Order: sequence, then C-alpha cells, then structure tokens
Amino acid sequence: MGRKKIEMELVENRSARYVTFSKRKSGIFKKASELSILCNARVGIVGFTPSGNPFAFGSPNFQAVAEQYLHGGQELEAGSSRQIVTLSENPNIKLMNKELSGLTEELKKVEEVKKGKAPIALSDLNLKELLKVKSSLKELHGDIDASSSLLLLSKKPIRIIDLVCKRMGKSNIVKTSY
Amino acid sequence: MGRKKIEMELVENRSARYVTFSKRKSGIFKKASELSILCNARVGIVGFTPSGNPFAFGSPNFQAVAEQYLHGGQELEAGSSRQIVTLSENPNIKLMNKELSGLTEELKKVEEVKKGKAPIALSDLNLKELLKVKSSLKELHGDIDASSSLLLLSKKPIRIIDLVCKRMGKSNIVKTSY
DNA sequence: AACTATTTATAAGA
DNA sequence: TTCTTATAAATAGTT
Repeated sequence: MGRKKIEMELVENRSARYVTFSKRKSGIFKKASELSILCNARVGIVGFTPSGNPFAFGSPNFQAVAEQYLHGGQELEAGSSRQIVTLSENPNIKLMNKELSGLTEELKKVEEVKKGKAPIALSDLNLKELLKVKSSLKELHGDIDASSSLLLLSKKPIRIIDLVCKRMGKSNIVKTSY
Repeated sequence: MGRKKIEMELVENRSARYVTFSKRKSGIFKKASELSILCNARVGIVGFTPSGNPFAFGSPNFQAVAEQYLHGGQELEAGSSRQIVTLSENPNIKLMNKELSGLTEELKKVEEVKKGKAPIALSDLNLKELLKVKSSLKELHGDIDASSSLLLLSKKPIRIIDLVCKRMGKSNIVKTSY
C-alpha cells in the first residue's frame, strides 16, 4: 500500500524494519478498534516487537469488558448474574483472581529454589520474567489475568479450525466461527 | 475502503454487521501475519465475535514462538538455554504447565462446591466455562496457556503507556516502545 | 462468494 | 520520529 509493492519477507534493513513495524502496529491497533466499534466485538492483541519487547492492545480494555458482561450485556444468559453489582463479588472475577494468586505461588516456589541452590542462569531468568509478568498483569488490568478474563467471559468454547483467510499463506491461524 | 465511507459506529443491521465482522477479522489476521513476517515480530490476537464466540490468532503459533525462543533466536540472552533441547525440559515451559495445573485445581474446587450444594446458576455457568476454557487451552497450544507463553517469553516488562495511535479516539490502548 | 468503486493504509522520501 | 504523497490494499455496497 505504498509507493511500491513489497515482498512479503523480512525487511532486512534494521531501521527500515522498525519503521515498518511501528507504522503497521498502529495500523493493526486501529483496525482492531474499528472492528470492536463497528461490530460490537472485543479484541485483544499481544505480541513482541522485533527487538523482543512486548506490546499489547485492548478494545475495549479488559476491565470494561468485564463490566459490560456484568451490567450492560443484552446477550446475557438466562439466570446469570444480573443481580450482582460489584466486580469483586462476581464468581468469575474471584476465579480469575485465584489464578493470579496461583502465579504468586509459583513465584514463591521459584524464589525458594533460588535461595536453596547455587543460582542457575535459567532460574534467574525465570524469576525475573515472572516478576515482570506479575507486575505487568496487575498494571494491565488490576489483578486479573488478561487472557483469563477474556476466556472466562466467553460463552462458548474456542474452536480450532484451520485457515481463516485463504490469502494468508504461511502463518498458523486459529479460526472461529460466529 | 469501500464504495462509501462509513461512520465509525455500530453497524445496526445484524447480517451486515456479521459480514463486516467476518471481512475485517480476516483483514486483521492478514495484517498480523504480515507484521510478523515483515518485522520478525510475534503477534497474538484474541477476542469475541458480535455473538460472543471467542476467536484467536497467532503468528507464528505459540508453540513455534517457544521453539524459536529455545533454539532459533539470535537475540538470546547470554547464559540462557542454548543447551536445552526439548520443550518439556525447559523451566519456562514447566512453569507454564504448572499454571495449567493450577487451572485444573480450580476446576476441582468448583466441582466440589457444586456437589456439596444445590446448584446455583452462576456456579454451573462457571464450571462449564472453566471446562471449556481448559479444553480450549489444551487444544490451542498443548497444555500451555497462551498469554502465559507469550508473557513468559518476554525479555522485558509490558509497559503501560497511553495512546499509541492518535487516530484512535475512544478505545483504550496499551502501548509499548521497541 | 464474487465483483469493483472507493476509501484507507502505507512505502518512500524529506 | 513526523509529514507528505504516490500507490497498493482493504473493503462497502452490490450482484
């Protein structure tokens, strides 16, 4: 979509690659936002930049999705949680928080292993990563794991079907119907 | 990008909305795939369709991302896991599997609660959802939670910054730098 | 599912 | 990064 058509292959030049990434990431975020607005869908994107930094996007954000599920949804199942008012009282949310607690437990285990033994390179790495992940999760959506929120809010199972998009070629795609 | 410019608002007509969703979802998946290929980035998308069904996409798939992290990465940290050959031996993977085990434990708790008491509508719903989620997760990427994989593979913490994309308007965006 | 008139996204270049 | 602009792509309305 530019001055020239480009081949669908790695952009060799480093700086050019970063520029391309930046532009296209913005593009995808905009598309996700539009999809969400136009179709009353919810979309979350996570990934890693060319240099390994994580990035994420939510439309609307996960907290809002949860709120919508509790209060706004016109598509709530019969007999569900209309009478529940606060998020923290909702069983779904409680379960999600339990999962986060589980992560915390894992952290403790790793820390204990680390104290008891000579530091292994990988153990150190894991510990750091877990700590980062934990703080990231909390920052991201207040003690609720992102994917857990999304998945638990689902009314139907994720369906694994091949290739959504004929044009796609290489990459592995998980499709769903609606 | 069509015969007419459309307003960025809910497509009222139900069937039209579904058609739009289908087309645009394919579009986003393609974009994500291209971003991944062009920039050597990794991208995961999860969400819900207008009717509440979950959908997901990964480029490359999570398992492949893990493999790349273990073997192919030219950007591995010094002292990390080059000598480790199988995924199942990798501490990161073990931790991820522990998390899945945690989910299983949650399931057991919910089941026990259900047996002991008269079925509450919400408990039933939660149990079903958890079961679905669990099987979905396993199907999706072999006993490894999607977001956990991604997050644990990260070398740096997720950074929460406002608005990536000026054009975006409403939706909440989590930005990152690279 | 296809077909196009148009609108958008974006590759180069500054 | 940010802006501009020529082009390639995506897609809205139709068939």
